[in-house]
Amino acid sequence: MTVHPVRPEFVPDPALSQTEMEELQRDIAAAARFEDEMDVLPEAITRTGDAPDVDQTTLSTSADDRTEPPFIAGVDQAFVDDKAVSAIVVLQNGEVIERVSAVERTEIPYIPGLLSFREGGAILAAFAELETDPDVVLVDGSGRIHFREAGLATHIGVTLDVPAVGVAKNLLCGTPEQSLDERYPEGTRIPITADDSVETCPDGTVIGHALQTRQYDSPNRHINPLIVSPGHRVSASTAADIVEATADGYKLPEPTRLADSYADEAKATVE
DNA sequence: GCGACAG
DNA sequence: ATCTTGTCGC
Repeated sequence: MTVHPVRPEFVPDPALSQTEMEELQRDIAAAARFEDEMDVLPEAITRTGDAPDVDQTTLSTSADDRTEPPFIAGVDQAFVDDKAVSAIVVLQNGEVIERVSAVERTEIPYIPGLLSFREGGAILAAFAELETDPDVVLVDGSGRIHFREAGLATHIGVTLDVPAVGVAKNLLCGTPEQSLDERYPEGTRIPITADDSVETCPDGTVIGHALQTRQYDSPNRHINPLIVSPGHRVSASTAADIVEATADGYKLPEPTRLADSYADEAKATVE
């Protein structure tokens, strides 16, 4: 079956002018849904070895009461010269169900705010190889935390019309409600609100969270929080719930970690 | 002009 | 993102 664009008009075209790219992003943001519209609830996400302590049939929002835990996909890229390698790893109940990768030439350099036009082609090529239909996709980078609310996770999510979450290591824009330089305990969530740099929504709108998925025991050194934002069909708080539920002892959620290493592995195959 | 910016 | 050994501090 494989995963293909449902909105072909949103497929990122690196040949567009910067102004056209920004226009497209505004259209994508208008089509994006930053509220919960998934088929499964985050409570249904299980880790490896987790006992199915909850009745899966109560964890679905769809009529066709599913009995299976959700499919969570992680997407990440690696680069070799002018080639982008995109890797997707799908997990269910903490176990790898499928892995695919694709290689595409990068046509433009990295430009803050226009990342999807550099990496999007490779990502969509990888999805075209994917047999599994993921319930939600974790994309490396921003979703709604973006100048036009159309980061990479939003672009991919809306184009494929799949629930998507943005998982970034650094903040692109927006204002954290508390300093991100302090040491916070695991589980801490700090809202990121829109400011003047987010030109498409009112100041103060919560567009994502800093999420402390891991922390050292000693007060001396600390780990920086992840930056999590909704991509498509998820709310900001549910996006954080999903990342928290898929994190398993490391800073990055498992689908993202595994996609990261698989991308590196696939990179060795590229010349 | 300066700042500031995912991967 | 990528180039890369040791090393600081659990």
